[in-house]
Amino acid sequence: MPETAPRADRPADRLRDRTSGTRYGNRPTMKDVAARAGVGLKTVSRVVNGEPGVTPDTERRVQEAIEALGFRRNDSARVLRKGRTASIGLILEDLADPFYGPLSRAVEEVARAHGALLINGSSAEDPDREQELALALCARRVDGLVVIPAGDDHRYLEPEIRAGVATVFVDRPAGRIEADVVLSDNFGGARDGVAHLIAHGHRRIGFIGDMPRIHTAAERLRGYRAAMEDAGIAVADSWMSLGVTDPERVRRAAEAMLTGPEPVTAVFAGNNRVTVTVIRVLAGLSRQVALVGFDDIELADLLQPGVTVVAQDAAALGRTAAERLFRQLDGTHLTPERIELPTRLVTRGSGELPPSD
Amino acid sequence: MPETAPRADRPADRLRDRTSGTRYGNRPTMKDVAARAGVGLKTVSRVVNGEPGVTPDTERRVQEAIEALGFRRNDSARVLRKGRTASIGLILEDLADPFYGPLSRAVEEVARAHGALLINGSSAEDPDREQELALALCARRVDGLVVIPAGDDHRYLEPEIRAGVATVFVDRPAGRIEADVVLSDNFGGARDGVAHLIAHGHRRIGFIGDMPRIHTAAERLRGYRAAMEDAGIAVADSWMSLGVTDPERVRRAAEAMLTGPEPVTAVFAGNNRVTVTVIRVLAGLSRQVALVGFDDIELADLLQPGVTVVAQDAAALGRTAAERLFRQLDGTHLTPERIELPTRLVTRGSGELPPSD
DNA sequence: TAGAACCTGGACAACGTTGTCATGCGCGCG
DNA sequence: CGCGCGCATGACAACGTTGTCCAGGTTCTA
Repeated sequence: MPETAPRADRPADRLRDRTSGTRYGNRPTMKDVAARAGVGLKTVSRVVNGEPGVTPDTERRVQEAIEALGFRRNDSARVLRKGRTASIGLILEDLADPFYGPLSRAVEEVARAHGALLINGSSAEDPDREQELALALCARRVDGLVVIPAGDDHRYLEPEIRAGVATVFVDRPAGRIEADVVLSDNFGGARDGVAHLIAHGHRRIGFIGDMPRIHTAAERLRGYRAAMEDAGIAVADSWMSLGVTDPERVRRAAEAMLTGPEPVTAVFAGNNRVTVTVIRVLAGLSRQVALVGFDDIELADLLQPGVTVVAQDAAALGRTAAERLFRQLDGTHLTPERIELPTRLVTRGSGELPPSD
Repeated sequence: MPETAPRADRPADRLRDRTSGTRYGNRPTMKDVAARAGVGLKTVSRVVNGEPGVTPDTERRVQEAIEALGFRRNDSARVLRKGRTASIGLILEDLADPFYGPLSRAVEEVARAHGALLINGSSAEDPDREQELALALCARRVDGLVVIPAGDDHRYLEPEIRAGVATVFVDRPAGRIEADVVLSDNFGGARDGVAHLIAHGHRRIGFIGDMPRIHTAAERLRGYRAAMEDAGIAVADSWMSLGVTDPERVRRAAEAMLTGPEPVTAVFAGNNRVTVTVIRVLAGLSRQVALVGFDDIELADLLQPGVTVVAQDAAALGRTAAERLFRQLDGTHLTPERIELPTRLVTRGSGELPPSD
């Protein structure tokens, strides 16, 4: 039986040893298992994949060989052959942002329920890096992509989508292509949050938010303006700070609107990072200033006063997006849809403070 | 030129259409690009991989064909051929735990610096799921694994490690196998934290921690005992609560040790989740109880009083582990090592309160 | 008891890429 | 003018798996 010769004697193996970095023994393949079990290659494949048509006795022999050799199926080869990878990609902007933890987890749960693996990477808010990552994942032939976009032009994904890569955008819509997107009701949430402050007697309300080129920031700003307009309040330019996120500049912006000629009596913070910084600023003040923040923050209830927020359900965003992705993968072509999830106003004290002037 | 016939006419393509789920056009391959550019297959490969030996003119023709067809290299096939995947896996226990955000991010940064992709999944503290995930990643032929273990028996990884999969454990050591591990100094951190309380006059100090079968929990408990022993304080059983983590039971445990016959004047919380719950309990009390927690928590400085913690550097844990992983991948075989990172006591007020009895 | 139906097992090609090696061309130099 | 050398290019096999199809053997039925 000359086929049972050790692998290292075959020319291809010596070759591999030279070119690739595999350091220890080469991994056994189905061929090796077959040789050891004294069966054909395809029979091993059948056992590994639980396909029918193998005698219990043969199966046992194969299993023993697998065990003895420490064989593990090479999924790269499998993917190459089958075309589908049973894995999906998730691209988010910052793994360390607590907002994305539950989102990412929810996506993973759904993927797992569908027998798929989740591969994720973060774009660090850099559109180029987002594109690089997305295309790298496509090269790996992920079946689908969940993208929290950093850029605003996603035409680079067109060939991929056409080739069958399911794609869902979350948190912000895709730029310049038609695609599914799952969003929070940023406009409505912000409008309700600001209306809440107005209902508690505030008229001069500040807004600190991210750059309006970011969709969520623009929508929240729009919500702020809408609430003010609904109440017949004219907004002073000095009450708004757009495009600042780093703590130091947020601090200065907050201090400016608190001490100007028309000092605000309440602040609406456009995202969780801004909220945290504003809390620090307000903590150093003698007078009380009301605060409502967009996005929940941990321990918000333990602060004095508790922080009133417009909470989005990050887990629901992720779950909805992932489920939509798998619906794309299961069925026929769906027309791109925009799904908007409601936000929830959580009152904890800071948003119910009366004006203090 | 009969080779330019559309792909769908080749029998293999009809076959693929029937068996795999690819819905739209099939993806173009190098062969298609070659046909369109009127060059050989290998030339396309050279262009795609930036290999030398291609005339500028030829290269341009190939690039145009790539552009026109929307070609993207199939990395599965590449991996199959080359043996290495340029990707590493990270297995952690809960993506939603804020402790793992920075850790995961640090691992990703290092991977990126080495041109590798990060694939991650969470075990949800379930040893079986950890194993399942780890083996799935190995089947994908990741080059290496960073594991935050949930289980305590990792012999299932032996064949993989022998086959050349680099492996580093983080936060907790591997069970029953020799492997690299990167840890925080849980023992020293806890001992210092408790000693800090003792230095501020406390004698009756409570400890609430996770199950001692978890390595970190056991080490922290050991640190607590060591500090108490060093100070010559005999520990009453009623001061210790081991193995509780869910908020309700932590609450009851805290209340019990605060109201017993020998009520504690200070509490050492064994992890961030316990700390948060204890803060809530203490907030409802009239008398002041000192608190030191293991793990930092966000906004800890904004609470009244600020929360004193023993902080671990999650990012450094991740970075160190990932760098060790790539050193394994680069070089020759390294002997397994145990790397311990220092913790840092962050005083914010709650740990400096005097005993109030 | 012959033939059919069935079951198990294996040979083979194909998935898309890359490493090796061979070919053919143009050019410089003896 | 011819020889060889370097360079661009392409043919081909191999990576490890799975789908197809066929062979050989067993069991059941007429």
